[in-house]
Amino acid sequence: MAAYDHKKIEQKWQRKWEETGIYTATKKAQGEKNYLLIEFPYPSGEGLHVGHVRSWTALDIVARKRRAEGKNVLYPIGWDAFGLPAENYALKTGIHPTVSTRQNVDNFRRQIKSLGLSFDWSREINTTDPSYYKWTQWLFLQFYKKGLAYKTKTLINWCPKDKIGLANEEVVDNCCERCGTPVEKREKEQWMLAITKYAKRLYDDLDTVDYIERAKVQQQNWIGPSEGAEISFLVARTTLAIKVFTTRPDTLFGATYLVLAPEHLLVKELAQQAENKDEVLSYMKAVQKKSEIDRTTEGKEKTGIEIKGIKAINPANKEEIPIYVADYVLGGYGTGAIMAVPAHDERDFDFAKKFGLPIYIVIEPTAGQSIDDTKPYAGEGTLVNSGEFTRMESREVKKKITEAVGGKWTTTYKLRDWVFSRQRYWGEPIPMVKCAKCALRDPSGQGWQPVPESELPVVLPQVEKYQPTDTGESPLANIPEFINTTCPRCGGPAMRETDVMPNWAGSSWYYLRYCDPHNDKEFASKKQLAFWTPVDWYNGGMEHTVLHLLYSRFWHKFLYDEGLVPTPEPYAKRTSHGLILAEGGEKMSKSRGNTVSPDDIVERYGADSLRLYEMFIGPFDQPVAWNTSAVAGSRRFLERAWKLQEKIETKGSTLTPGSSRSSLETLLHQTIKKVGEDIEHLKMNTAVSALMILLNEFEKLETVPRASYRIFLQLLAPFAPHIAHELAEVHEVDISLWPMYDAKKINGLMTKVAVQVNGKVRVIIELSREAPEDMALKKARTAAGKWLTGPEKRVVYVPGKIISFVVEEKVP
RNA sequence: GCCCGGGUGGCGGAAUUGGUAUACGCGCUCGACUUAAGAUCGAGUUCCGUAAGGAAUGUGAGUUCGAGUCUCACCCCGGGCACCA
Repeated sequence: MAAYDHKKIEQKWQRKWEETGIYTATKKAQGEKNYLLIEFPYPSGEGLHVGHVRSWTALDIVARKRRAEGKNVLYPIGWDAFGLPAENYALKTGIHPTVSTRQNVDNFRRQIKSLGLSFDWSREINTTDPSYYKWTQWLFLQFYKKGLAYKTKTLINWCPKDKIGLANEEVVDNCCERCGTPVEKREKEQWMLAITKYAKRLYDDLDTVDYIERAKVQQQNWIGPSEGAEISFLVARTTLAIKVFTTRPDTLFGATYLVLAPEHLLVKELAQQAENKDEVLSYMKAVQKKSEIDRTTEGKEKTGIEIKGIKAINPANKEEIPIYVADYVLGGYGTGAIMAVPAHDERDFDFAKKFGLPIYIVIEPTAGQSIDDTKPYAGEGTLVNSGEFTRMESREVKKKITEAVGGKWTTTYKLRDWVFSRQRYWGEPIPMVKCAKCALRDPSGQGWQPVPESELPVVLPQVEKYQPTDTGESPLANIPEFINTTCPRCGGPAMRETDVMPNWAGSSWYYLRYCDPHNDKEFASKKQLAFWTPVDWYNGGMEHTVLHLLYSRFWHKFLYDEGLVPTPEPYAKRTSHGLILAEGGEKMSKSRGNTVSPDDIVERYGADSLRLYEMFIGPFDQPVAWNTSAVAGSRRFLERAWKLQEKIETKGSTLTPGSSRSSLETLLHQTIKKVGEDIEHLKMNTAVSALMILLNEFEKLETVPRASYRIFLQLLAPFAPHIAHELAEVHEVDISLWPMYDAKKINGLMTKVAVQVNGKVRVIIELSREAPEDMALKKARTAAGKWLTGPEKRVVYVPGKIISFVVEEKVP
C-alpha cells in the first residue's frame, strides 16, 4: 500500500470532476431541485481567506450529501467585483481595475478549485462584466419607472478619506465602515432608492422565512417599527400646524413645550417671525457645523433655543406652550418634531430642567411604585390631571386621546431611504441622462431621462485618472466623450449622470442571474426562475445581515410586485458562519500579519485535511480561533482512514466474529443517523467527531467488513471528497448514494444503566434492554448493596437510563 | 439603557424529553520502535487524595429521587441597536 499522497489524489479527482462536469446543474436532471447559495466573494488581492473555506465547505457538504440523496442541486459561484479596493489599487499603481480584477479572479478560481468544492462553474458570473451590469442597470430603470428611484438634495454621510457618500448602513459608530474615518454630513444631490416604501413588508415577512434568529432580530432592529400617534399642534395666531409623532399620546396633557429638529422645514419660516430671529438662525448654523459625533457625544448635555414670541396650542387642554429648536430631536425620524413631556420622558426632563420649563405629572404608577421627583416616570399607569381621561389606564387611553384630538394612529420606521449614488469610478454607471431643455417642461425641474433599454449597457469608459475630487464629483465627470450625449426624449444635447451605483447593487440580484446566467434577452427567464427560486439555503456572514440581505430582499420584493420573480422572498433559509480568528483570538488581518493562507495548508496537509479541520474546529455559527497544530489532527485522521484499507475483508469472506459484528452494526446505524442529521443542522464538528469514533472502532477490529467500510466512505465523502473517492475506486465500492439507517438497529440489545443512591451514581450495571423492572432492581440492589445502608424510601426506574434509590441515611 | 448570544479540563469543545458531566480532537506525561530526532503505535491525562473517598459545569438561592440542562437574583464576555420621542 502506497503512503497517503494528498497532492496526487486531489489533483487527480479535481481534474476528473472538471472533465466530467458532474456538478453542472441542469433543469432537466431528475430529482427535487435544491438551490444552495454562498455569498459570492469580492476577489481581493489578498486571495482566499480561511473564512471563505469555512462557509463554502459547509454548504459543499450539504450539496454533496443532497446529490447523494438524489436531489437536483444548484451550487453556483461568481464574483462581486465592483468596489473601492480595486479602485484604490488603481490609484496607487495605475493598473486598471479591469486588469487587477481579472488577475484576482483567476487567483481565486485556482484557489477554490484546489479545495474540491463542487461548484457549478458553467454558471460563473461577474458583476463587472457589461453583459451582467447591463441587467443591473435595467433593474435600476424599473425602479425609476415606478418612482422608487429619485434624485434629491440630501444630507448624506460623507467619508472625507474615501471621498465617497455612504448609506446609513455603511456608517458604524459615526465612522466609515470601511476605513474608520469619522463621517461628516454633506448636502449633495444623490440618487435614492425608496426602500422605506417596503419597510412594513420587509419587517412583517421576516415571519415567513427561516433565518437564523440573530439575523432576524438585527433586521427587525434596523427597520425599527414603532407604533404611535401623529398629532397636530396649531401655532397660535397663524394658520400653521406642527405635526408631532409620539408613542405616548396618553401623556398629551403633560406636554409643556414642543421641540423641532433644526432640519425641520418650518424652523426657517417660524424664525422669520421670532423675536430672537438672529439667535435662532445662529443656533441652526452652529448645529450644522457640528458633526454627528459632536451632536451625540457631548456628554448628553442638551442644547436648544426657544423661538420667542411664537406659541403652539396643546390640543388636549388648549394651553399655549413654547416652541424650541433643539438638536436632540432628529430631523429624519418621525415628523422631525416632538411634543415634550418632561414628567414622563428622560430626555424631555433633562431639557426642561436646563431651560426651566414646567413639569406636569399626568401618569401615576398604578400600585406599589413610588414617584421620585428627581427622575421622570416613563412607565404605564393611571392618568391624572388629564381632563375627561383622568383616572383611566394609560394603556387603554392612547388611541382614545389620539382620536379625541384628531390625530392619526400610525407606525413609524427607523429605516431611511437608501443612498444609491457613489461619486466614484469602479461601479455600474447609473443609466440616466440630464437634459436642460426637457427640465423646463419637467414639473420637478430636474430634466432626468432614463437611457432607453435598447441602449444598455451604459459602458464604463476608460479613464486616465481615478482620483475623486473634494467637491465629490466622480472621475467620470472628466470624460467629455462619456458625459456628452443626446437626450433620449427631445434629441437635443444632454449630459450623462456621472455617479455610479454602490457595490451592493450587483449583489442585490445575483442569485437570480445564476438561474439563467447566459440569457441576453432578459435578466433571467421566467421559466428558469420558476424552476430554481427561491434559494433553498443561503449561508453567509453576520456582517451582511443589515446591508446585503436587507437590500436584496427589497429588490426581490419589488421584482415580485412587477411580476418578474415568482416568490415574495428570495431566500427560504439563512444561516451564518462564525468568524475564524487568528491564533490567540484576534481578528485576522493583513495589517496584523496574522493571516493564514489556505494555499499553504492545502500544500502541506491537503484540501481534505483543511476541509475536515475547518468543520471540526468548533460550532459552525460561533467565532473560533485558528490553530495550525490542530490541523495535524485532521490529517492524522485521514492517514488512519487510509491505512484502514489493509483491514478490509476480501469479497465474500467474513472474518469478523459475530458479537463484534452486532455491536459494530449498532454503531454504524447510529453514525449514519448522527452524521446525516448533523449535516442538516450544520453541526459539522460533532459529525466529524462521529466519524472519528467509527474509525476508532474499526481500528480495534481484526478485519473490517466491506459493507461497513463502504458506509464509512459514503459518510466521509462530503467532508473529504478526494480521499473518499480514491479509496472507493481502489476498493471497488460505490459511494454515489447516501446510506440509510435502520431505526430498529440504533439501539443495541444490552444497555448500561447507572445506579444512583441518594442522588449519587455508585455503580453502572449492564442490562438487557427488555429487562423487567423486578429483575433490573434485583441486579441493581446486588451491585449497589454496599451503599444501601438503610431502609429504601423510594425507588425510581427509568428503563435504559437510570435506577435511583433513596434510602434513609444512618445518623451517626 | 434595550435586545440577542455565550460562560464546562492546560486548550478547541461534547452532552436527546432533566437521567453515567468532561465524547472527539489538540497539548502534555510515560512506554515501544529508533544511533538520535521526527513520524508512528500503546498507556495515561477535570481537580484534591497513596487509597477508600470527596469536590467541580461563572456566583448565590430554589424546584426535583436526580440539574450543565428548569425557576429567581446577580457577575463576567461577545454581538446588535441607541437622544428613534
